[in-house]
Amino acid sequence: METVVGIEDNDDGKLEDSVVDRSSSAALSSSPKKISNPVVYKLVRVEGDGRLVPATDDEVMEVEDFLEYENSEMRVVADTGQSLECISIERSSSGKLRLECSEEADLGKLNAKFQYIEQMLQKVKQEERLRLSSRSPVHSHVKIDSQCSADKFPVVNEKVRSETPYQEAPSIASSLNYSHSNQSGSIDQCSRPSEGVIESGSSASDVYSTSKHNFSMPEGEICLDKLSIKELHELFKVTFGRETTVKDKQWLKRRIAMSLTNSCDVSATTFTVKDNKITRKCEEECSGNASAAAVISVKNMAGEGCGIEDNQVASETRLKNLNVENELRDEDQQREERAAKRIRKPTKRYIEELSENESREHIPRSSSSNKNIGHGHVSPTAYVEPARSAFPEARMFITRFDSLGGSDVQIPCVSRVRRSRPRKNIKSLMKFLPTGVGEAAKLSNGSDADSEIQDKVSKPCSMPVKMHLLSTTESVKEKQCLVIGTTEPRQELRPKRIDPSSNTSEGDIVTVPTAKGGMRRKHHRAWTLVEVMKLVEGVSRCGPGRWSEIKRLSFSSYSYRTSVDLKDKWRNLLKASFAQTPADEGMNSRKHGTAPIPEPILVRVRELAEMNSQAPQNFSSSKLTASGPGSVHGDRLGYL
DNA sequence: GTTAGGG
DNA sequence: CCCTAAC
Repeated sequence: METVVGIEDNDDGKLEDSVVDRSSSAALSSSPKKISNPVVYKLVRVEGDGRLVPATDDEVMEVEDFLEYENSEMRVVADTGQSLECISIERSSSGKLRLECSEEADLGKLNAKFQYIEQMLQKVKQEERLRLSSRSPVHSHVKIDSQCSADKFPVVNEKVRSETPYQEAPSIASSLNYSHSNQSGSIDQCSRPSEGVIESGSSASDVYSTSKHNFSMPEGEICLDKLSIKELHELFKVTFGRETTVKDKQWLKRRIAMSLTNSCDVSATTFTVKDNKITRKCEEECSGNASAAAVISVKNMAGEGCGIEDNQVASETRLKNLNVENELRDEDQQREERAAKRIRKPTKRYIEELSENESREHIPRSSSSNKNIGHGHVSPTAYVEPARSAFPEARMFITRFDSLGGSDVQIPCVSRVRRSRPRKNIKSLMKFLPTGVGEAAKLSNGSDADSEIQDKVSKPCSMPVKMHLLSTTESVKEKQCLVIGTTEPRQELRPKRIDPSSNTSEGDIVTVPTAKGGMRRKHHRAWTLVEVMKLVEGVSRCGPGRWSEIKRLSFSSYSYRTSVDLKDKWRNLLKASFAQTPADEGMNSRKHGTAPIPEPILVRVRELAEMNSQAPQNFSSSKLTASGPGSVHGDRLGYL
């Protein structure tokens, strides 16, 4: 069998540098002009006996402006074997991609395509089986024949001849050996036909060889999910005509699925790609067709950035850089990278998060440890730059490769700085500050000693400290959502709750889910009965709404109670007092954790609410007045 | 800076 | 308790 892949420049017959340059690394983006040359890919069909037959000239698929570059043009010749499949994709000036299939691209063709894929997969499986059984090395010979006629259809043909159905280790690496072939130069020059025999063959050629139809997978269904990386690579290769180094399964599956989906008008065909499954809707005639044909080449990834990469002239790479293995790799990588660049950069938060995970897991960031971290997106593919891995400490930011949106991206790892509330023991430090400590001790009566100290101290003397508190608190608010519970050791989050018996406790910092799915941290401190009474008293004295004043008068020593807190608490008290009365303690007794608010207090709250017209409408005022205790009457007279 | 009210 | 619009 033989595989013929042709690249041509149908413009003026010059294949030359346009192809060469294009496949050379990074040249693509920098020199759009060269890409303007149309290129024709000639694919092959697989005969029933496993032979591959080159496509003919008229089996041409035109892809216009396939790349994002305005003038680029690409033609793909596809032969499905039985009949011609012609798919034309063109992008209008508006950037919209139009895709159309020729009349001949009928169900039969698509079925053939499907079958081809099946065969390919089977082939791969077979290979793996054989490889596993560790047989004696069998090498296949790949014959590459490039010929280029300058006149009509200057085509470089790469004839790949595989003489054995499988190769020993059809890995990416081995297929890269491809590039060692001695005819590489001829391809570059294109005008000189050449031939080369390659040991160890390419996996691509293996793929093209057919084998009997014995599938483990259900007929008419290929589940990408079940494929190994290697299989996906093969499929990728067949699909896009080039190899990939990406080992991200998701990425591969996505690409392949998209390609298969978009290579033709699927809706009108027998294929459906759903959930990474390629399924064939039709049943009938095509099923037995052994002469499956291979035709996959075009795909439309418009609008997805990565599209360019794939749209890159498929097998150029192989045809061209046949001699430099590393270049090939580099280029491939660069393509992935370039594609990646079109994807949004990872957010700061994302980076931090990942870094966070890493440091937590104590994974040394060595060159080889590109393991999945956190979200399973890290691509093991990642080639860590030698310089980088050699001197990791020399860089402030160590980068790693990650796959974002299916493309490899380099992501800097930053070591995270402390981003949380300052340690609670900052207070102990503050105690040593010269001001106010003495009187604070004198003022405090037990429970509030701590806070009072803090209050006194922080007010007059410690501006810097205060500012620190503020700033950190603020940043915490914003960013901490995702790192809660992970960033900080518990001891910091839950500081000294050493003496639960005393109300000195600072209160817990609890995290609550926020509307946006994140978490926010709040400093919770339960209201004590004393505080409640003070509040009620304050309200009775100043009236509801004058929270600042109440705060000033009654809560001057409670630095942690803001006027807003008072207001909120009052609101709650109001609610509680009116809610519970009818049901008689219903709510109150239900809450075990918090001590129920004594009825007298609630009564007074109700009273105050009533006189300030804060009582709910439906509440009977008669009952209120009747039960109103006289004891507090004097206090509130002034407000009546 | 406070208040009021929603979350 | 947090956030914020409206004072």
